[in-house]
Amino acid sequence: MATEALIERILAASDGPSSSAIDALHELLDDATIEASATPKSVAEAARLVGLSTHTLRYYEQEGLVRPARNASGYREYSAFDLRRLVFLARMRLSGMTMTDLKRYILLVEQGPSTIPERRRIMLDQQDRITRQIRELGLALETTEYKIRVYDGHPEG
Amino acid sequence: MATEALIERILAASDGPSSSAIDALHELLDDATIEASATPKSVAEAARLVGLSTHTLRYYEQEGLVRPARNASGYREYSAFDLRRLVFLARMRLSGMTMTDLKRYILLVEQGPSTIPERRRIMLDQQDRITRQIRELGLALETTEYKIRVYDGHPEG
DNA sequence: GCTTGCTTTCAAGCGCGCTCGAAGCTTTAG
DNA sequence: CTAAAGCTTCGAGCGCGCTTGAAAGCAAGC
Repeated sequence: MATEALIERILAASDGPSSSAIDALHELLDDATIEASATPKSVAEAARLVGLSTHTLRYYEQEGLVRPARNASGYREYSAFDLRRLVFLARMRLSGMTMTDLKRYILLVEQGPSTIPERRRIMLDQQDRITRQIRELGLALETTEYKIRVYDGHPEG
Repeated sequence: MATEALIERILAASDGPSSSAIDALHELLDDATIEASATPKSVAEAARLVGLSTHTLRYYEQEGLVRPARNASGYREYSAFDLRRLVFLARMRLSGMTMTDLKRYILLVEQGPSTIPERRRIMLDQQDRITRQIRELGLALETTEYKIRVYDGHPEG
């Protein structure tokens, strides 16, 4: 299957220094990085760090996905824990998990360890979905590369 | 980067016989396969072959993305050419290209070879988007696999 | 010739996930 | 003291990509 080789190349090519929001997320998941900045973040700072809008962060809270503390004047304060939670939420959303499923999962998380078997099953499903998506993207990628080759005058490829 | 190894494994594991709609698309793009069945397809057959609904096929036609012929009673007849076009559309949609961009691209295609440079640029953009998506999915996959490992009692991973 | 199931067109509706706007409070800078 | 920037809640709005429904025509079997 040509897709495999393609994606391999792509990932290999993405090793250099990159500065996307995704890479910021990646750093954030590293506990060392996030623990180092122990001061809680405002909604705007948190939004910038995880690559979501402040509106979205408030929306997620309203939906029960995250529960930042509040300071004396009622302002949200996102802890390292909250930020890691947000990074998780962002990744699951980006990978196509629905808000409904995400709410269900977080509810289970907040219900304690007894829900671990069900949480595990949800993650296994999610893993399957992501794997399938990667394969689909591989096909789309082949298609675009084929078109590009043709447009470049090498229709034999 | 661990993502690379992960996706490599995933793609390697997807070598066996699989029967998803995506695989059907894959076969369809092979000209030999599609040329062999030279008889035009009804909207329902076409929909089944490319993994879209009949409603969606009519919608795509209405949006100018495909132009199937009509038989004596006004029924649509999808040729091999139309089917290949639909497979292309399905893949571009699945990979996140918007209807607006897709309409623009198809318009260029129908305007002839003089638009090839612009078409090429669109495909290059699309290639970038897909590559970025694959990297994002890699991170989401790492996250799910980490959770699963933890739930399986191996929190060291 | 009747029924069943496919097809047609057209316009309206919808579900998801935000996104925006209004009205008002707090903090910071000058 | 004032102005600007950022925060709060609330509810309404929206854009995308279909999806559905209605009303009617055509095709195949009994």
